Amino acid sequence: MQIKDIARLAGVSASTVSRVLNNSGYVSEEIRKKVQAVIDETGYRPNQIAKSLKDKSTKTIGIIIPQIASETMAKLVEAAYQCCNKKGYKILMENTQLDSQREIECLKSLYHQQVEGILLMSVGLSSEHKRIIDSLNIPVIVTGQAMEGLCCYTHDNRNAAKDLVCKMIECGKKRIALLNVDIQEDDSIRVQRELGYRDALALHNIEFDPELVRYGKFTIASGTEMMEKIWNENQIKPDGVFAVTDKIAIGAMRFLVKEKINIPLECAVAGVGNNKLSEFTDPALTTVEYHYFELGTAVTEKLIDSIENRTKAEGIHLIKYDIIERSSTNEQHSCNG
Amino acid sequence: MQIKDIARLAGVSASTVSRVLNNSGYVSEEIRKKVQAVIDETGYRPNQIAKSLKDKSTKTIGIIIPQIASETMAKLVEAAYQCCNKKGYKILMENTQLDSQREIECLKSLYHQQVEGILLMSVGLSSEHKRIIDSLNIPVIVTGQAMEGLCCYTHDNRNAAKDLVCKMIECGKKRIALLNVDIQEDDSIRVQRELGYRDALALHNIEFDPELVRYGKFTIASGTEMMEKIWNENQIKPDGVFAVTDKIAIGAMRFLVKEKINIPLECAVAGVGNNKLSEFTDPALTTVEYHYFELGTAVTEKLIDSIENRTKAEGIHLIKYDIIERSSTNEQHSCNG
DNA sequence: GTGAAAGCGCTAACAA
DNA sequence: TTGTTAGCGCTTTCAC
Repeated sequence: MQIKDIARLAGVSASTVSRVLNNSGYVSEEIRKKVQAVIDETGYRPNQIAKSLKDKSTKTIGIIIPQIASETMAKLVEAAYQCCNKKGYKILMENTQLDSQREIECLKSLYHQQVEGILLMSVGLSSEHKRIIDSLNIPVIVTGQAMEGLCCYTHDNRNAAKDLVCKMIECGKKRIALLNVDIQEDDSIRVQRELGYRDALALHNIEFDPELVRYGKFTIASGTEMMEKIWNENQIKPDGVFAVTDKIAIGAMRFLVKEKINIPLECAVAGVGNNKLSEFTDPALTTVEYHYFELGTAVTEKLIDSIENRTKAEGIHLIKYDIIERSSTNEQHSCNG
Repeated sequence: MQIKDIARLAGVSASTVSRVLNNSGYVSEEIRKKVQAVIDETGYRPNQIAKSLKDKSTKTIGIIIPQIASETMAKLVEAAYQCCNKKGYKILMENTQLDSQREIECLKSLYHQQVEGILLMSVGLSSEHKRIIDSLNIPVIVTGQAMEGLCCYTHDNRNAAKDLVCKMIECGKKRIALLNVDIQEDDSIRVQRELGYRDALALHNIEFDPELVRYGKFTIASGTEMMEKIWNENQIKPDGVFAVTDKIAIGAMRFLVKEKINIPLECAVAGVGNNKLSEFTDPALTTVEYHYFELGTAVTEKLIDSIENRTKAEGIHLIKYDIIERSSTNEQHSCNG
């Protein structure tokens, strides 16, 4: 069923049907009614591909995410969907399986799918990313990571880490270990959160001790392993641990619990991300909450604005966060605060 | 940059470039190289919209889900993405916010976007769903719900519920309450799981007692409320509770814990879904695990097969499940089994 | 082995 | 107010 079938059935030309469909141009009330009747009867709806080709507008944006099966990503995508839906945009989704190199493939692929803008949730930006993004003549907004010269919306990882470590220091902790990740392309987590950790130490005149730092993976098991190493390899034990993600923190707690080391009295623990689990660990985990739904909304609105008003999206925008203090750092909260 | 630009730069016609691009028809090695060189230099990739219009093939499928920000949906979509990616299909995603009526809108909308098949994760099927799906001349595979005459892949909700309730009965429980939901359109959860519950009672010659049944919402709070009512309104208290979802079960446990009623000795609790939280409640919750990643893979493979081989997808396919027995029904597992 | 031309389903400028 | 026509960027006969 296509426009000329409707035209034939209604006894008019294709252009007239098109006018009725799009409410454009002149068409007499009588003919409009007749055409509309045929459209309603047949349930006809125009082929969007043909329309897109003609209009040079697909009303589609691309979203590149590292993985879908993740609490945070799901929220971000949900928010993006809702914005898009409101504005009449469709979403073409790509998934990189946490592979920063695949992000580049996806950028190109979506571009050739004629998307009008791209939301890139990156796990690591390289100069090639920048080169490709610059070569695409559609707006691209990056989140998750930040790089000078690109338009990025990202969490204020450095200050979040700093605030968290400061809180521990203010609770009397003096030897706070750092459990980090060793993903080289990553800046937001590995670099920024470590900088925040060091900022906090510097602020309180505590010397940075490389013996209290370990690098591992994004897993609970890796957290347990790093914690065990730090504990066993240091004569003077740490009295606190800052893990760059909640999963790692939960892993660290598993070691401490197993060794019957009191949390937080002997060793406080804090993570980042407010993972669903962190509320239910024993003790509950102090962490930083980022607002992914809000982030998704902000970037999508900005992207669509940028598409429709042909404004260049630029600048690095830091999104605010909340520190969630629970009993893993503060005895006050011990009774499930 | 389009095909005729490449043609001009290479000093050939557009058809020749097209042949090089698609490895079709005859083209001399010499010209092929020259054209390829221009393509590589310019980074040209054909406009997929134009190609789709010509080919009448978009290599795109639609996915309709009730919400993205959900553990189970995320897994399903992740699996679908991976299958699609392998087979060269793209995904156009729609989200209904749990509104069964919106599923119909999305079906139509995706159809007019020229998707070649649709995966519908439904929260409730009506005869209108069936009418629309039948009218679309592309394969549609339904999951989450089942209806005669449509192609459905769904969890074996009835038997899962039956098995779970049987387990409780075999542990000596005799008055098992049912916490259900009151969503009318829903069949899989409300109807099938209740049927399974009744099957189990019947199997053990236990009479169904409507006083032990309540209907509420898909929330923890609703679980607490229903449990409270059942407890207070029954002279002879229940000694077990089967909740149709883990969230409701967790809500019920909150009431029991608050009232210092021993779980599972005084009252056992079981849910369905293996929510991430259910492992961490105290006591850990006995539940049914469905395999969403496998489900997503199965339906997507079937859908693509159906598209490519023009076979009609049909039948109701039940996906298997695992019972996860934890300490909320079985003291044996008390030490975090 | 290569190019010209038609056509995918739609819209919009122009003619009537 | 309505219809005719050209063209969006590509592929694919069909001639050469």
